Amino acid sequence: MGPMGDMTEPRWLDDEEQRTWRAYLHATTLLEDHLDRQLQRDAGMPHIYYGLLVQLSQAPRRRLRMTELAKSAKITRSRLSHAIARLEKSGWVVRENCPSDKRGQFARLTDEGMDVLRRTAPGHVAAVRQALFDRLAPEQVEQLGAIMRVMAEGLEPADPDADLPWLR
Amino acid sequence: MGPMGDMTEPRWLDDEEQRTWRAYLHATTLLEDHLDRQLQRDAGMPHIYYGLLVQLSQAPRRRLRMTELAKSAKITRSRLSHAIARLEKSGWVVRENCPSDKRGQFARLTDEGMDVLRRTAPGHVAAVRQALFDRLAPEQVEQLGAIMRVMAEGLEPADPDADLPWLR
DNA sequence: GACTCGTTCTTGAAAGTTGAACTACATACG
DNA sequence: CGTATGTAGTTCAACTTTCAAGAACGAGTC
Repeated sequence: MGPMGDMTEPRWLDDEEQRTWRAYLHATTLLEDHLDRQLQRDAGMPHIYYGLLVQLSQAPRRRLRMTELAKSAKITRSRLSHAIARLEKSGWVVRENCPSDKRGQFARLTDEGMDVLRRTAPGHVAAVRQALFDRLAPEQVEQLGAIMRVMAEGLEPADPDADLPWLR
Repeated sequence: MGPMGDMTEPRWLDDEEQRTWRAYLHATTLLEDHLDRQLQRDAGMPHIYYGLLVQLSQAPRRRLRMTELAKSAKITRSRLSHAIARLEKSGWVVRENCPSDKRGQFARLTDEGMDVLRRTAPGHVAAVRQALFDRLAPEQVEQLGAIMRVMAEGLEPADPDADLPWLR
């Protein structure tokens, strides 16, 4: 990015870009709200908490280290601590000590947690389908995937050394 | 949606859909986080608050009724009340009584608020550009717009009578 | 061992969000 | 009018997220 105090006129969005950007903001907030409400109603937790349970359900022995879980859910460790505390109160997750690193903690999905997931996953998939995949043409699904992957590339939390190639 | 207790196996996402859905979740959360941090750093407020100022800046006399603003920002009136209270403390917005409806309130963008917007808009546009438009091919911008419009259609808060056509 | 430094995870307080209850005013209808 | 019902906005309590410490351990160095 340019130096501070850069006085050059910024490149504003053109018409097509504006329309797309507005549509993006509109659609993504509507979908996030929709899924949040759907899951709050049917599973008693917000979308992000549900995502945590899903991650755990797919992990070996249904458990993950806190830091790994935080990374894959793209939230801070602090936020995760609070979230896991809440999920633990609900009985869907338990914490377990890590024998090889006494600082470490695992979050493990309980059987109750797995049950909640089994009960609510169909409704959640249905909601996603209904909002997205049942409304898009197959090409559009591919296009969306490609676009999202491009976006993610540009935003990926940088490898600490990635911007220091001259040091290698 | 089907009746409760529906025992039929739900249609899960196929491979392509899974990949796209994951990419969508990944990319949208990364972008939202990125913009939130960028605006928190450069403008001292989260993305949604910035959006409120933008809406106001484009409205006639730089003011809108609370309910209208809430609708166009797609947030609850409750959330808006808190947000405007906060923006009022920062001096960027003021509340004004509505003469024609004594229940009503306008939120009006102050000159200070307008200044913040002028100062920070270039950086924000640059961030959006860098994350999105500078990385997408022109066709992809169009595709993204089309896809987001389809999504929004399916999620649009329903007109109360929209699903009761037989009553007209 | 003792020192330093980095990592893991938690904590507490402040800020933000939600959904329901509530106040005040508007509108419709008899 | 008067009463009922709806709408605009705020407020409260419960919950979630953020930010800035902080406690506990690991790893390297002397």
